[in-house]
Amino acid sequence: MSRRDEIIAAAEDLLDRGGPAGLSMRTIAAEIGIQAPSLYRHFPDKAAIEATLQERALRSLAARLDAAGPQLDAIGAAYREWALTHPHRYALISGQALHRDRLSPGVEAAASAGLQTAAHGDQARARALWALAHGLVELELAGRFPDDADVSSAWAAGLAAFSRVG
Amino acid sequence: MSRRDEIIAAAEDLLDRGGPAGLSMRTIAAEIGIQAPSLYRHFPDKAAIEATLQERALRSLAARLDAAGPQLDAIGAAYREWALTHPHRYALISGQALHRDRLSPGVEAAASAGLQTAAHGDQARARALWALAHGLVELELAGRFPDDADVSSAWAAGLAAFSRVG
DNA sequence: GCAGACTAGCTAACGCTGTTAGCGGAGGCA
DNA sequence: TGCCTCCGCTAACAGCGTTAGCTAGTCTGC
Repeated sequence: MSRRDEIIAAAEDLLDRGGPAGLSMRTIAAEIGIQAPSLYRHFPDKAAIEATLQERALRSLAARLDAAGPQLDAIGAAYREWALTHPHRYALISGQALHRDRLSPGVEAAASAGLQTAAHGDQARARALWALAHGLVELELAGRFPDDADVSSAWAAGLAAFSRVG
Repeated sequence: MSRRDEIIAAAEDLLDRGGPAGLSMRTIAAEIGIQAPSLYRHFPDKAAIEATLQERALRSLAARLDAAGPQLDAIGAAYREWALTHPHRYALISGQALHRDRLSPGVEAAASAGLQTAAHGDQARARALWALAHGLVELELAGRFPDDADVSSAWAAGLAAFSRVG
């Protein structure tokens, strides 16, 4: 395991435990017993570390969606399950936080490809479906739904709207 | 105009110009010609300033949705238009950034009430609809759609899915 | 009119952040 | 042996939110 991989592993661990806010150059370095400036021997800046974590998260999500098969319900369930299992990783790849210019080409698209195919080639529908999934996950993770809200029903209602033939 | 109002006005201006990242206690203070620590005579901490901005943004969004009337298409268009007009304000009220415990009761709910009513009382559908709108706006603001993507069509496809009787 | 209290500004400083400069030891190689 | 590269280190800088403590002005009560 290269030092570079060690840094990424430590950072991912830290991310899972304390969220993006707990991910500082000093805490990452301390995790593997070195000083913060030494990290710059392996990565040009913090954004490069974050981008690597984002790439790993996107690939992991894409694999999970892939494994769910072609059924819309299954893909939706997989999307939600992955996000709830790795809430901080989802936070890292959502919104403005994405370092899009530092990702390998295609990685970003792969993470939503599963939803695209479930829309049967209609691009506008596919994007709306992606937005629905993203929005549901974001609102749930941010605690924007009431505590007693039945989020599963909201997913079911949303997916049902899209499962009808347009 | 009280000093408190002056601070909020300066902060909102700064937010609109430079986004949440450009909103620091020092820049806010400099905007009105005082030093950062003096802000603490008027607000307990930065979160209180942010919460005030969030409350203003939520009220503004709610008013915009209210003015759009009961039609689903109109509400969707109003939601998107408000977000694109005030992208940084939308960023401030989306996701984990919301200081929910510091907002006046009901303010948060009011900003999605318009979408709720458009779902004709079906709560699960209402939440999915809200998620769709939120997701579409987030993805568009974050530049996650390709540059040549027809976002209007995605909105149309999404709203069409929800406009069919369940 | 004067004393005391309150208000709202100030400077200095603390601990945190990402980051840079510069130093030094270890290993590989001619 | 000398040199080069790699990878660690410490010290430091600017910026962040925030606190402590001082001071000038203003307002209130006697």
